[in-house]
Formats: sequence, C-alpha cells, structure tokens
Amino acid sequence: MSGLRERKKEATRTALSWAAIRLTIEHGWNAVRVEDIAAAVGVSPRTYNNYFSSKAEAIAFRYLERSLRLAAELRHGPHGEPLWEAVTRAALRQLEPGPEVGHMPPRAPDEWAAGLRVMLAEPALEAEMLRASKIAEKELAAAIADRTGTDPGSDLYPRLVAASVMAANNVALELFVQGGTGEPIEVLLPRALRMVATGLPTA
Amino acid sequence: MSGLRERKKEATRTALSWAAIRLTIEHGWNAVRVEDIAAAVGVSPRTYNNYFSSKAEAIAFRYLERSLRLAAELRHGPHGEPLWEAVTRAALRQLEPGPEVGHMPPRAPDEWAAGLRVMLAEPALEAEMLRASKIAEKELAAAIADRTGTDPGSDLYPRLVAASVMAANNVALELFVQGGTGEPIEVLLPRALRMVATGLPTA
DNA sequence: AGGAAAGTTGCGTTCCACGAACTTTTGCGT
DNA sequence: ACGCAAAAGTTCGTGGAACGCAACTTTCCT
Repeated sequence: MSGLRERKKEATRTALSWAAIRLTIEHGWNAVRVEDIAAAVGVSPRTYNNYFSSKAEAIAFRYLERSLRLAAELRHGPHGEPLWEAVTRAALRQLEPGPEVGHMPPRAPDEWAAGLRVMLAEPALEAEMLRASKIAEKELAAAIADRTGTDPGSDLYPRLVAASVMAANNVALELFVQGGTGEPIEVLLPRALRMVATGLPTA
Repeated sequence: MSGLRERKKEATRTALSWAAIRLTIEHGWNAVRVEDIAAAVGVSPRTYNNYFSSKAEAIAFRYLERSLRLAAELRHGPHGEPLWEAVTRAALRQLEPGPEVGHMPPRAPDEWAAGLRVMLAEPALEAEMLRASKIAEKELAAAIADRTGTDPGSDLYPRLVAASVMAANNVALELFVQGGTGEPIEVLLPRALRMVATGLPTA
C-alpha cells in the first residue's frame, strides 16, 4: 500500500471533495453541477462518480475523514489512559487542522462560515453528513469496545459511549458554528464530553 | 384545521408512506419506482412528489412521526414529573403501536424484520432516517428546554439531553432489531436511558 | 520492454425531481 | 341547493444525477 498510484488516487479524491465544497459555498448547492466539480479538478464527470456515488458524498467526505480520525486517535493513544481522558484528547486532536491547509483560502472566514451554514441547511447535505457521523460512530464503538473489553454486538455500553461522544461532538460543533455563545470550540467540546460522561441530571 | 380535506391529505400521505415501505421490503429499494408507489395508492407520480420531495422521504416518514411523538408526549405529560422519568415514559409510549395497524400485515414478522434490515442498509435510506432523527431531536430539545428553563440557542444542556435521548433510543432499537441480545425493547430502552442519564464511566 | 492490472473516459440509459399550465374536487357562503 | 373560489391533483416537458458497459490509457512489476 501507499504506492504512488494510491496516493494519487487519494489526492484526486480530496481535490474533488474540496472543489465540491468550495463551489457549493460560492454558488449554492443547486447551481453546482457534478460536471462543474469534475471540471474544476480536471477530470471527467464519469470519474467523479467512480470516486463518489453521489453529489452530496463528496462534500461529506471531509467531515467523514475528520470523524474517522477521532476513532483512529483513540486506538493509537496510550492504552493505560482512562477512557474519557483518551476520548477528550482524541476529540480535540481531530479539530486541529490537518495537512489540508492550502486547499482552502483562509480568506474571508466570515463569508465561509455563512456559506457553511447555508450549505448545511440543504436536506440532502444534512442527511449525508449524518450518515458520515454514523459511519464514524461505528468505528468509534469498535475502538471503545476494544479498550473496555466489551462487545458492540451484544453490549449497550460501547455503542452508547460512541453515540454519546458523537452527540457531544456534534452539539458542540453546531452551537459553535451557529455562534450561540462566544465560546471557542476548545472549551465547548470538553465541557460537552464531561457532561455526557458524568451524566445529565436535571440542571 | 382538522377539516375533512386535511384528514384526507394525511390519509394519502400515510398511505404513500406505507406503500413505499411495503414495496421496498418486498422487492428491494432499486426495484421500486416512484411510479409504482404512486400507482399502489392510486395517484399520479407527480402527486407523490407533492407529498414527499424524494423517494427516501416517504419511507422515513413513519419513523419521523414516531420520533416526533416522543417530543409531543414529553410536552403533554404532567409538568411536575422529574425530567428523566418523563422522558422514559415518553420513549416507551412512542413504541406502542398507534392507529396505524391495518396498513401493515402482521403476517410473517420474520420476513418483515429481515426486509427491514436489508432496507435500512441502503445508504440513501439510512441517511434519510438519520435526518428524521435529527428533526425530532430538535423538537425534543425545545421541549426539554421548556421544561428545564434553559435555552437551546445558547445552552449545551437541552441539546445534549435531546441528543443523548435520541442516541439511547436509536442504539436500543438497533441492538433490538439486530437481535444481538434476546432482550425485549421494553427492557433495553429504559436501561439505555438510565445509562445516559446517570453517566457512562468506564464499565 | 512488455504484458497485466488498475484507472479513466465517452456513451447510452433510466429514473428522479420539479416548474408550469390545466382540470377536477371540495368546502363554503348566500 | 347552487355556484364559485381555492386547494388538490394531473399532464407534460426539462434537466440532471447515477451507473453499466466497453474502449482506451496509464502505471506497475518482473
């Protein structure tokens, strides 16, 4: 693995994903054709569909990768660390910008955020993002089951933890992008995680 | 409201939803055309799209209604009841079969369950179900915010509770339909809810 | 270098989603 | 009871997404 061929494939995939996101934020979901995304990357429309099986999937892909990193971080961390500490660390880790910078203009962060909100309001997009969440949740449950010696096929525990972590993650992220509070995500996310970890008695 | 006209509309809507579900379970997602669903209800294909804006939406509709009932139950319950008791009651309530019996043959429950699993494996369906979950979650968060005097726009609490409740609900349901344990849903669901309510320390 | 494997492309098909204009049905006021 | 306005439903046409298939091109391996 990791041959030249496969790295080129990954490059094309992320390029398509970025192009889809950028074009959608700039011109709106309905105004962007698959043809446009393919053209922006210099590839045929047919090839686009070899990489992604729907227009929405390309956009959710970046989010999927991020979420999968959470599970991966959890697996690679030190094995002695208490579960919730490890989870929190992994969740914060996943927020750090990866090697993706450069695809995206750091220009006009306000416009970008606004465009993001508009984009995620699209039903098809929202649905696809949630599906990505779900896929990552499954990975996460497996990682947690490994750590705790439980079985995702028969125990509630690992699935519940995974679902709760993703829930906390998503809630914190939503609240952040909607700007309900001025608090940074680095504060919101650990707080949300601590809350689901320790319980949610009537406030 | 509740005029004859609107009740007829609701009847058509649920008929379409049931037809979509039945046909999909019987013949598979790809084998069913929108045309078939419309024909099964005696309506034009265009009318189908006046009720649902995608093929998947009709199938998720029943699940959406159920999930919305959860939030509604929570609102209508006694106001003095402790939050988590009220939530558990509402969650169990929502499982009881509504006035929908009759649309569906109680025949061959095994085939039905198997068909369900196959159906939900379809990416487009899974995504749409998750979107329905999300919509219900928003309602639930509003109901919880009302009860607890918090604000979904700025507080983590009501959103987290809503997300956790839906997570517990979904996890319990999944585990149940996958038959991982022989336990009935009436046992699984309250247990899952108690777990997220009281916290998830490493088991 | 040369053949096999993997990736890309063009083409054709099917079907979904929806706008616009028209017809039918339904509820309501007099 | 009648007739009319509004709502629901239908017909028609358009655009575009997704994908199977077969030809073609690039990359890899020895």
